[in-house]
Amino acid sequence: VFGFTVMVLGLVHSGHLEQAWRWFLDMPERDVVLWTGILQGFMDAGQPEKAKGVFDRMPQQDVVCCSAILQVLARNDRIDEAKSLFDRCPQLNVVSWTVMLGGYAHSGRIHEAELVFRKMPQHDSVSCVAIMNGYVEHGRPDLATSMFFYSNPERDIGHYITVLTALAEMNKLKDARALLERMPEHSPVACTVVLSSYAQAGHMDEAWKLYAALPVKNVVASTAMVHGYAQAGHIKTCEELFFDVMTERDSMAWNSILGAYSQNGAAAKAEAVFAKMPQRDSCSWNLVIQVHAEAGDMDQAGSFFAGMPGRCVVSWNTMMAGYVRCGKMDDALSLFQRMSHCSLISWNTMLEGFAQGRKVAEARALFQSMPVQD
RNA sequence: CUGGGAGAAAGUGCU
Repeated sequence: VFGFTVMVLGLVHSGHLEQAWRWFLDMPERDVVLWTGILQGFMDAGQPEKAKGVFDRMPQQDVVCCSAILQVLARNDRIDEAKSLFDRCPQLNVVSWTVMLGGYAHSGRIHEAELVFRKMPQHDSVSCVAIMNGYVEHGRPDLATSMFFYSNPERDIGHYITVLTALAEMNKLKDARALLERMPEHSPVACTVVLSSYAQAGHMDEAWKLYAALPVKNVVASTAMVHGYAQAGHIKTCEELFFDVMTERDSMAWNSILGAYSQNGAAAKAEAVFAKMPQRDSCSWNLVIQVHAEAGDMDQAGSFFAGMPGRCVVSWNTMMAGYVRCGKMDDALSLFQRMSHCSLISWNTMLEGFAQGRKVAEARALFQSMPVQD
């Protein structure tokens, strides 16, 4: 049973969930580790309902699988459900607490995250980083830095990395750089954090120094460099980096070169890369839609949009924004009305369209029916 | 004795 379990979980991790599921059903015995692995597989595949179904059918449950299902709920906007399950869990450990903490922090419920943090029986570096990161992501990077500088936990690399992102968020790039150099050990992730901040701020000279100093040009740092050069309009450098320097390219890396072409209006090159890339995710499709929409070629944009599997909110928004730019408010509006879920950006796009066209009454009506306004 | 499952941290898209 043990050997089979290892194999089935191997299938899960390599993305062969269907096959793993068939093996799972055929197994004579299934232990709690296997059940949990399958549960996690559904979670990773973005099927929280199925994960919950697996959990509910488990013959025995332990602290590990409870934490796993808590995570499923907490990261799918069901944090309150997670809380009620948490309260009924027979056993809790630092992981269970951290799942709840991370769930609240992630959804911006910082106060509740703090309550959990205070109430939990022990802290470790993961839980500290989780709360600090909640601060950074929700507009209080200063609190993250205070935690780092005024308490004295045993600082590990994770603490440094989080506080570097906090400093970057506050545009204190010099401080970040100085802290990076004072770290007890070198960390490529920490270097990459600072490098990305420089790249995002358009300081490609500083970014390049850090990049050059990296012993291994990891794919994340390289992608950040491509993105930075793209923003600066240095397409040639992007191409050299991507095609000549980089050895490993994941889908985000491919998207970064696609984005470089898209941002610079190189529709033909963007299409060529799009055709050539090993896999396309929704981000890739959106970029190729965007390059045509931005150029005002809504027919081309529309044909990619029509052929796109699993269109997401961003895809719809991209199309709408394209129509708005051409002054085709009727088309934009009909898309908007066909959207099943839309975001604040969708509303703002339409609003801007009406404003541009001096459609004051329509703009006002739309504004008043917005569920949220910023 | 070792080996299989859960928690945090870096890069890409729409206003």
